[in-house]
Amino acid sequence: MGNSHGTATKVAHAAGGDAKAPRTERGRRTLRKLLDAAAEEFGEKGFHEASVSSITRRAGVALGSFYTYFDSKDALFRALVADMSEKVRTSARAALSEDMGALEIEQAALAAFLRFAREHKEIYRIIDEAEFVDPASYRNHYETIAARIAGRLQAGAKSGDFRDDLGELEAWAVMGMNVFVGLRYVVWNAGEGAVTAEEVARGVNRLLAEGIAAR
Amino acid sequence: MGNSHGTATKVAHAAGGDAKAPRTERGRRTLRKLLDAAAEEFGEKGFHEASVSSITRRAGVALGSFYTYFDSKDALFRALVADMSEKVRTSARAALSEDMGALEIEQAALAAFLRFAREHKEIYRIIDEAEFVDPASYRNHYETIAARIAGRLQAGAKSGDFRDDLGELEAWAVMGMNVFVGLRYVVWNAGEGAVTAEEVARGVNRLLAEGIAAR
DNA sequence: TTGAAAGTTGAACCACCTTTCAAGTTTAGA
DNA sequence: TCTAAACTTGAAAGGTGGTTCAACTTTCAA
Repeated sequence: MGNSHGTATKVAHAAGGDAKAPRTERGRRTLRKLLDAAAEEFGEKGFHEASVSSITRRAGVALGSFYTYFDSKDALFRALVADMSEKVRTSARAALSEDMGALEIEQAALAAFLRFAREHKEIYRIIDEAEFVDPASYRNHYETIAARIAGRLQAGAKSGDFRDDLGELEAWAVMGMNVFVGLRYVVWNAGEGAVTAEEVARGVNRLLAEGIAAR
Repeated sequence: MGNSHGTATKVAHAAGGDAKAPRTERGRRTLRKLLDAAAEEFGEKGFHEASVSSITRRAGVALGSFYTYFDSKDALFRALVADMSEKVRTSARAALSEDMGALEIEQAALAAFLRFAREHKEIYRIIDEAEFVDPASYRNHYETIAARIAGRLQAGAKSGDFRDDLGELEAWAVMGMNVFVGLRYVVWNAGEGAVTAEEVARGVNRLLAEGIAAR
């Protein structure tokens, strides 16, 4: 799944303190296989329907090997949430550059997020399920993103592009828009309707910029 | 919880086809006790951590009685989602009146939703968990609400209050804002910060009306 | 009043899954 | 080459909790 190779070294770190660091190359490969299989499995079935034995089967590894790398099913899930949460932030950040206007930045960030979600539909189910399996990570995920958006809003105010009374409330509103249009047009639109990330981002950006009131 | 008495007759219907209709007053009372206990239990623990035996204990009813009213734990959950989903829509609708302007209507609808959520914090966990336990209901819940918002946007366009190019995309964006500010300022703000539903609704309404660009 | 239908009860059944473990295989560095 | 550490394996232990059921009590209409 998505997770291309060659970055096996990153695995242990990216997975936070929840995965037991492998000490050989073989170990790193096995851990990566488990993480990828888990992302698939949790994405398809959700945490509780997913089973450790099914994950190891998918990964082509013996059941017992799982416990060489994770203390529990919960620990695996936490590692995955940390991993995904990090990736979402990184993907949005990578699409931005210094010379963009504030509105342009919002649009680019949303488009990047939507493209990422298209490649990793599991993201929604995994983050959503964290609300139940690992509430602290869930809250942390959204609070971190909201803080980042709030920062961008403030920067936009400073540059004169945005109103100067935007705060946390607006950041959460923006995040909510982004998440929900992603759910509707990316996760639930697989195949048919064919709306591009850019089209959606443009539409949301106009609403964000001008509002909905008639001129 | 919340569910005041006297409306026992509504129970069977409100719970959809998933509850077996009781035929006596005693039966209706027991079914109501089970639904209320379940809302509490699912709200606190989530679907999987919740147990049928704990629900019946909470309701003050024998374990076996549960299966007089529901075919399974799943069926109970579905009944609850239908019940909650209905209540959300009703509560927002009740706050609106004919003589309001289109923007005013959006603000009132959001404030009403936030007040409802404040009284029924379980709502978030129950709807969110439906994504895993009963995906069809989950999707239906949001699609129904989005459709209603889209209708209001169109009405606003017709009356001249809103731009006339608003559609489904904007409806989902609005819904996303509403859901996320509710999560942040109602569900996660219990006690402290003390932001009223009206304050939040006013802030979101301004963003919605004017956008965030500097004048 | 009466009996059939509705409702109640909780012990026990059972299916499912996480986690453990002891024995075997592979790896990597000296 | 050699051996200690790392890793793999899958059977089975152990727990949990949904669901069933047969005996019992309450309700209600005739």
